[in-house]
Amino acid sequence: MKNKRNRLQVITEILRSNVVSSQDELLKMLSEKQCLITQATLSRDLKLLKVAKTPLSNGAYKYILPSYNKPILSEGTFNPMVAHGAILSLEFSGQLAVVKTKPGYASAIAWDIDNKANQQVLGTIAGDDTILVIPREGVRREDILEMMNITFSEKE
Amino acid sequence: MKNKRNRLQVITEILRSNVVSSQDELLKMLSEKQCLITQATLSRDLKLLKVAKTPLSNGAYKYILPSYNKPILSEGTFNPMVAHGAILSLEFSGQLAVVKTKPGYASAIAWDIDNKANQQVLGTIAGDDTILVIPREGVRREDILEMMNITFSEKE
DNA sequence: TTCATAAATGTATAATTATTTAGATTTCGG
DNA sequence: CCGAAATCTAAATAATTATACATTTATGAA
Repeated sequence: MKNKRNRLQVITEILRSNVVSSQDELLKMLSEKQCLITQATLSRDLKLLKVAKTPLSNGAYKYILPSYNKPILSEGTFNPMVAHGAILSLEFSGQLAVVKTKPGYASAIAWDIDNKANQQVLGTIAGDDTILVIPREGVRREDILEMMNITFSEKE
Repeated sequence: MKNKRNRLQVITEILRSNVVSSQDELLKMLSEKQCLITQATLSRDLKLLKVAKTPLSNGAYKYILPSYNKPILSEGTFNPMVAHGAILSLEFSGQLAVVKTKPGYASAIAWDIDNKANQQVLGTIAGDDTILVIPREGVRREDILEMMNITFSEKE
């Protein structure tokens, strides 16, 4: 596997469809896909992807991707919110973000944000055409932007 | 600290209101609260609580509680709000606190907060299932937590 | 109470994961 | 091209976290 971007993509796909309990395990799965790297690199990759290690109820551990990385809809579909151009703008002030929408759309879009961006966002409060987004601590503006782009992009 | 349940509660509260990057760090915070345990026990506690370790965008790591064990209530309460499990979580970001509730409950609970916590809280803004709580200057997170515990878990 | 059993914990250590360091590779502006 | 700067990586190591094992502590039935 040639480059980094490619590798990150492969890692993402593996984690989406498997229970992976350790980096060594993931290393092996990667090597089966012709991705030969060391644990050090993998650790950095996981950090980059913000992959969390979480305990499961069965006593094992699992690496999980941040939820915004998961597909919202199946392949080839489009996001109605975006298709209708319901999101008009996204701006920041201090630690807060404000999303402007077409009238009436705020609640619906806020619901999507709440559900897809739990890792970045503490909560949202929606009016009729405005959403106040409260990011978690340590989450940067770029992270919010990225999340919004992924969550509301038309392709995937 | 006497028993395990108690300790788990303390751990939960610490993780809810602080960025904790390692178990050692958490151990120290626990010892400040008269909770003297070893790293081994802590590791087991975190596994029990299903606390995940996740990378932040600032390059550090953070232990995060699973969203479903965020309830702040204690057992055996008589407050209707809590009795119905209407309050789902309480988290902080910067100077703000965010309370998540069951759908439709936010306004009612916000009213309670406004009226019972005037001393700690400047005001609240409620959506449908989210309340933004703006603490007064100088009010600490622990104060808010305590206020919420008292307001929503005492017999009336 | 007393014994049996289960639960909880600490110690020591294994296992795992993060990072430092140094070197390789790529990129980009002359 | 050339070299500087940035990016990427492996190897070694440091740091952190999980667990095997031993011991203690709680629980409960007779």
